[in-house]
Amino acid sequence: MDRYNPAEIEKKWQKIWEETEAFKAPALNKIDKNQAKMYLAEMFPYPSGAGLHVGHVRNFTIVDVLTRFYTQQEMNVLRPFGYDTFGLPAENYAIKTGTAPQEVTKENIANFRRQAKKLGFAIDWSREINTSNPEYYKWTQWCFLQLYKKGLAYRKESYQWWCPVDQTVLANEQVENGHCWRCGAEVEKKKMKQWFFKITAYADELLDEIDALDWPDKIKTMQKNWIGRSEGAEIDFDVVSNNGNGQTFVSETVSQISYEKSVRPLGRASEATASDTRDGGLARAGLSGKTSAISDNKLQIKVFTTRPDTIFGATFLVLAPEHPLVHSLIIPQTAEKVNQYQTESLKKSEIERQENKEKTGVFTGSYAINPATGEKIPIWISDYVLMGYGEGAIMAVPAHDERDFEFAEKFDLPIKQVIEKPENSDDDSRCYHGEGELVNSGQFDGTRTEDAREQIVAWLEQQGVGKSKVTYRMRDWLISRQRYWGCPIPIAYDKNGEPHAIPEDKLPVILPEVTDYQPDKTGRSALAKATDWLKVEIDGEEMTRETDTLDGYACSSWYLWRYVSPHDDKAAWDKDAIKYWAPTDIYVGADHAVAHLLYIRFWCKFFADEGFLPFREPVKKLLYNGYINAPDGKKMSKSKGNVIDPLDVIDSGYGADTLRTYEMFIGPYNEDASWDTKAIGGVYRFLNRCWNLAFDKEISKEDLNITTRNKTIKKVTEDLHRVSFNTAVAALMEYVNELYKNGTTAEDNITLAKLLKPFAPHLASEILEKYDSNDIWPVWDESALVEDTVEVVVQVNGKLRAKITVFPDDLLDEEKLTELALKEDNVARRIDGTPKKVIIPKNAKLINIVA
RNA sequence: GCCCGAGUGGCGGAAUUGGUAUACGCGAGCGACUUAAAAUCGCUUCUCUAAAGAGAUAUGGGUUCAAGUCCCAUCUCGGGCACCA
Repeated sequence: MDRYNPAEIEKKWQKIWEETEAFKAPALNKIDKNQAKMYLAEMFPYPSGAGLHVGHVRNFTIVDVLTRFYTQQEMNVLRPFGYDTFGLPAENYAIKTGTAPQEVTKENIANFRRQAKKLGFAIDWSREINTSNPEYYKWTQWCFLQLYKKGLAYRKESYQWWCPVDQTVLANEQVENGHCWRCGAEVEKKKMKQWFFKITAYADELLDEIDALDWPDKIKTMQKNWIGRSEGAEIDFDVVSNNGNGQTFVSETVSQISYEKSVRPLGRASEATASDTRDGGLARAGLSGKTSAISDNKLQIKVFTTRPDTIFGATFLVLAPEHPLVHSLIIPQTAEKVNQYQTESLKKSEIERQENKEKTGVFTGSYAINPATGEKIPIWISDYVLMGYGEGAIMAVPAHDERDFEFAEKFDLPIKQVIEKPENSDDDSRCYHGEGELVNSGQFDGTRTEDAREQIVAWLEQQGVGKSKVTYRMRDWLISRQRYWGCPIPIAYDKNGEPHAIPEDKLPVILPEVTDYQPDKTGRSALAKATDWLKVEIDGEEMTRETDTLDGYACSSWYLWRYVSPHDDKAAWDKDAIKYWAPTDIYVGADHAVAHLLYIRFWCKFFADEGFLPFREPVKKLLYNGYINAPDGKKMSKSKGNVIDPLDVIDSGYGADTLRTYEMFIGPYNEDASWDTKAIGGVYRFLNRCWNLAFDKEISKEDLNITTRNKTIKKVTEDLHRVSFNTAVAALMEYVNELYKNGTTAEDNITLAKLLKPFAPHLASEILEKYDSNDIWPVWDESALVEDTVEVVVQVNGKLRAKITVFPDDLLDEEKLTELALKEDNVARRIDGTPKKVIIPKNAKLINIVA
């Protein structure tokens, strides 16, 4: 063997690793529990037909480098792998070609596995999981039933985002700028009966525990904003009669009919009932019926506000167009206009609503009483008020809220100032929304707004017309999908349409094989056509199965726990195994900042509450890696023809080690990078030099590299601990350059191979084999780091003027150091007489003389 | 609009706690080996200057003995949210 031949040695080592099951995590009963454990995982991939791309390689290599690093440090390491296989691409392919998704998935997995092995990843292959395997999804269904039993999985009719291309509903987290996250089509609102997980029940805990997470700030901020906690108050406004004799006009028939017409369910018209319709747009759990109430024949409207201190300035109310009480507020003169507006705003796409920010709205014809002032104020509807947030109704304070101000200006509604803008305020907006002293606010005049918030809520509470309240932006998690290729929801319906859980001992509910994958026109999945499968008997009663399947995110919300006992047929996860391995120590991904990473936290908390998990956060440390763009800096895409195929890079002669090391060297792991076809050659040269040192160069008789060797061990070790891969590789390159200059020794070659192994495991194994060496991570000798002489920088007034070489001990001798420094011409001529001040910092080899 | 993050050679980037700016790699140039080329090995490579030296981390200010790093303002780019009351 004389030349570095990656193709040959990579094949050799991959075979050895396969045969010896080299990366199998230690069995629980054989573990020395005194040894530290490390559980690492990447976000498991969706195995697409295109195979691995360079982004996968970056993501998996990060996990691999750390896996090998900790393994070499003799920790107990768990590094599993799996496939997130339910999803639309396979189903769309099935619709187009008639090929069963089961088949396509099998092929794609085989391809992914083959490619991952070609990259030499240290994966415990005995733990491979696949979410569309019934052995796996049996337990996804079990998870669903646990949530269902506790009332955290519930069914509700509501308006939902509907993708007309993919023919399915989408969760809020899956709508991006009014478009489907998958296909990019513009989404629509559609009213359907849907399953939800009550993630809002954990809103506070999900929010409160973010700060303590060792996660990137970017993601923590995004999750905080997504949950969007707002503290404020809920205030009741009495509706007054609009015909002057104390009797509220309720045009039940007129408005009800027209309302139904305007919001006719597009899908299952037959399932919609009158009460469902009236309860309309309430997407949130448990809001139904408590938003507003008719009590003592008096109509009340509840609003949510974060600024109860401004209530004296509330000069009108605005309701969302879909608000269930709108039909009770209209009068014959306004009915037509109101109904028309309702219809229009429902039809309006989200895009139009975003683009056209000019306020629109109509007057309902009714008035309410401002409980603070006793004034009669008009009730309007407008689409700038969202049904899904707060109470779906607001008190408008146009003097101190930009949106209300615009609305008031457009429709000529009264604007009443209640906060005195402080004189020193530089806020020059048309409506002041900062803090200040209250005016025009009765007994609260002169109170600071900060104090008034609490006082006014207390005052309203005394009168029974308000209370403090916390509201969240986050909505419940919509989980039903009108798709075939997903995990069946373990539910069946009786004759009355009431849902019943499939008993746990009847799980899994197997996804039946069908021949026609096309959804039916009513928005139901192809499962609706599997007539035999649909029938099921529970407790002797004939029932019909649910035809919706679960959002794929449900399948991936618990896989990190399945990995600890992937073949367990008694439980979703083994209690002892979960106790030892979980939570995941390091989780690496490049996507799903909100959805997936919020969902796994939610399930973790739920299963902890149920006693199934001994921890409340699933991931200790999260690494979020950047994307790799094409050499032109643009996103790689088939259509642009700028895709770099990692397998081509390997096969072109560079090999997997070069590809892996290059992707770690390309830049900080958490930043985006552009592929550089030339720079990869530099990494290949580097590995070649490593090879030559061991197999081609002569061994030097003298060990001239003691300091460099120990410095390199220290640098690489510390860099891996702080996840700085690019600088670790740079340190190895420097070491190799030194060895070329000074000559190498066996110890140098072995040390280099050990430090290189996480990045280039095949090459490193080959070198270690030559020296018959283990791969245990080396430890540096602190005393070897001390050099004979040190170079000290001499600054004058903070500017570098000279460098002097001294013995290390002299660093502590201020007088001597100053004397030596002043001998330098370039220093002396800048100093007149005695220096004003001399500074010798502890941590730097530096002296600064102030002239 | 609001909230984050970032701006350093021809390029990717380094500088970890405020202490030698530009490590490492690419590209470029020169040389060695070679009939030649590739490969390989070595040297040079921020700007100005003949040199001594001086200046430079988006721009302008500030704090400090000392600022790429901290503070203020401005500009540019990237990401997130987007009528959330």
